[in-house]
Amino acid sequence: MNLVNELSRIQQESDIIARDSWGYKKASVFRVVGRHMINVWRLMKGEMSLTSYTFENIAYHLLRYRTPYYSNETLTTWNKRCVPVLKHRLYRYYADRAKMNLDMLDVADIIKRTSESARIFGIDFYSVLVRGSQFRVESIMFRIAKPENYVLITPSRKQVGEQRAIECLPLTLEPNSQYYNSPVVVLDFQSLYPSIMIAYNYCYSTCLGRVRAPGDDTAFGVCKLDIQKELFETLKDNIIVSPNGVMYVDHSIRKGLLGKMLEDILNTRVMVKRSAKDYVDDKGLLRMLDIRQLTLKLIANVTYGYTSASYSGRMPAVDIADSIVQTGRETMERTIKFINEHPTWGGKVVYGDTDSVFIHFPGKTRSEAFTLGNEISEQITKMNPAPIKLKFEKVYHPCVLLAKKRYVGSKYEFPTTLEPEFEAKGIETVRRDGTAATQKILKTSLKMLFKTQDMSQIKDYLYRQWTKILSNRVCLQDFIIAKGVRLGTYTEQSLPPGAQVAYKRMEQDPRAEPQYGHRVPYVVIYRDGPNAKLNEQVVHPEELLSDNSLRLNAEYYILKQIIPPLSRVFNLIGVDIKGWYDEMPRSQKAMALSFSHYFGNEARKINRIDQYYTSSHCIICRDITSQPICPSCLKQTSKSIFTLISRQKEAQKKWNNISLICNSCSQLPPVLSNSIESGDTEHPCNSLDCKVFYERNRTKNDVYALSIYDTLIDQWPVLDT
DNA sequence: CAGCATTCCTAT
DNA sequence: TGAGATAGGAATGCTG
Repeated sequence: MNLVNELSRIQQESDIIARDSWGYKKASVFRVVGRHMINVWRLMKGEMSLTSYTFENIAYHLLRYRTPYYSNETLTTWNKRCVPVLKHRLYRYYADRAKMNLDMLDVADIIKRTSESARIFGIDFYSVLVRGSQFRVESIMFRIAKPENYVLITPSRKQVGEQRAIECLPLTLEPNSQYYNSPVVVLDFQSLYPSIMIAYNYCYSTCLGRVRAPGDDTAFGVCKLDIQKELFETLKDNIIVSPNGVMYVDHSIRKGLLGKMLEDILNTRVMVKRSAKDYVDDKGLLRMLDIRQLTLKLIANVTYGYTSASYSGRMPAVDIADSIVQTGRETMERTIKFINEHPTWGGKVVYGDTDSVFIHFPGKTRSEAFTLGNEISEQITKMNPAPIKLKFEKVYHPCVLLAKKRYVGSKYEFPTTLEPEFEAKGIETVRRDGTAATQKILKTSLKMLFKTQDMSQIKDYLYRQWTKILSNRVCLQDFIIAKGVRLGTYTEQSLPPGAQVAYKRMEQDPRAEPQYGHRVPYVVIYRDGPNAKLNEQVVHPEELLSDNSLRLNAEYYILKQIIPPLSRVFNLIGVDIKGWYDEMPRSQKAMALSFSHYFGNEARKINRIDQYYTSSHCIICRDITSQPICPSCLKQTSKSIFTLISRQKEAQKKWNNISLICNSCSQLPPVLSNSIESGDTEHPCNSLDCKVFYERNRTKNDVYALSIYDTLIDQWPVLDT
């Protein structure tokens, strides 16, 4: 069946599915004539920030709906077996997913939002989804330009390419890296670049070229600009000169097109936001107004980008772009100088990036900081031409500035705020290229630091976590790393781990090929000795779960994933996290590590009970031990047997409960779920995004290990009672 | 081991 | 038949 033709609005002779590299990276892989193809996955990737963009995970986070995942292998089996009930299950699986795709578009409000954006930009529906921000800016700009009889130039690709490089950079201060116990006030210039374009009349339609001597080069942006001397004579009292030496006429001569457009956009946004307050009861309308104001904000923010689109721009102008950035930079510099030199405020600027300033007030209270922050905001706003406005954002108390674009603190937004909010920028708690374990441990440690400053409490916490990891008493889900993979862009030698895993899976199943940009999960295991490359120590989580000879590389996770981010923070206050780890009681570490004598390539197969042993904790009391049952439990034989039996019952009961959950999620009739001996097939779902899946695996191992207690009893020492 | 390139993801 | 920008940190592996 040629599905593409079937879906198409016209019948084509060719049965070739049109593929192209752009579609592969940006859209929906294949094209259907007369239809808008929406790649729901790619769309959702831009909509929400997740560590995994599998269908099941998007369904869970967007629709709040748990849905099963069946491997291609399982589905193929169902199809081949010619059992009606299995075929039915197969078709229903796909039908459910097809429907859920529509539900996703519905819940995320994609159609409504796209339509609304199309209306505001004045472009068609599909262009909102597939075309870039230049198209939007131009669409709006054209509508203002036309009535004023402006003609937009159309430089050739060559002209755009030959444009000189950008010279001006935004100001990013190197922060004074430390722990700040006194309040730090954060202020932001509101829409700085749009405000500058409006305030200083920077525009294509107002520029008079660079300040130059007669005979100097007249190059301007992608072309030349040579204003006659006589004209300057006429305009000489109405010229604004930007910090990078470009002249613009002031508002009294001509109001710049960009400024007008941005003023319109920002004013409309204010209006929309205000009118939203009148419709608090109408949820639907409110939502639409919100979409509208966000769209307006977006377009204001990318207008600067339009002027500086040096790579792909249709009408860029470096000189204008430089004017905007350099003015922003000088505005920042003036602000910082003014604050630092103010006689009474007593604040010091400790960090700032592009349009924000962080002011530390040593020894001041939080409420004083609020008052001063508002005063500074007022003063600085007054010093700058409208509509440039320095806005009070928040107070961090306390906070840690780590590096440029990396900081974290307890955030207070209002003087009345009682419970501060944990806010982190750029550090591992907000990055998605590490593990959930790192995020959780770092976040918890930081919260403890902010709340109590009690190092011994943090040390206890970290010891507990490290011990858990070393003894393998952790949920695998927290140790999965998933980074974006772009197959086809890598050189042969040394693939990134994600790509490595993807290629390996494709050998088994060509349809395991990840879509361009998909996040491929992997875990790091012990393999090939301590000097192995990371590349050679990674496997897909499923492989670790199904192969009992593999073991999570606890040392890698602790030493490479968890300790470095912690150290970066705690080194600033003189705490040596790595030292803590090194001095952790030997018995605990050595015990766990003795199992990590790498299994090597010819991985010896060990059965489940051995695997359970390697998890290195006593199956009775769950303390760390190198034996299946620790010496102290061995001594108390009768008590231990009793515990064992009750634990066995416990585990079986847990297994039954989990089975119920999985069956209802998979909508399998209960009769199909047999007891544990029937093998792995009784729960066909293995969704790596589902917490229950991991619990099920763990419980299965528990049930199995505990079920052979009688063989252990055979080896039991002579009864002590 | 330093220095550099590649890769990923985030801040603005 | 498509393409807003740069700065920046960190991990990893290669090269000299």
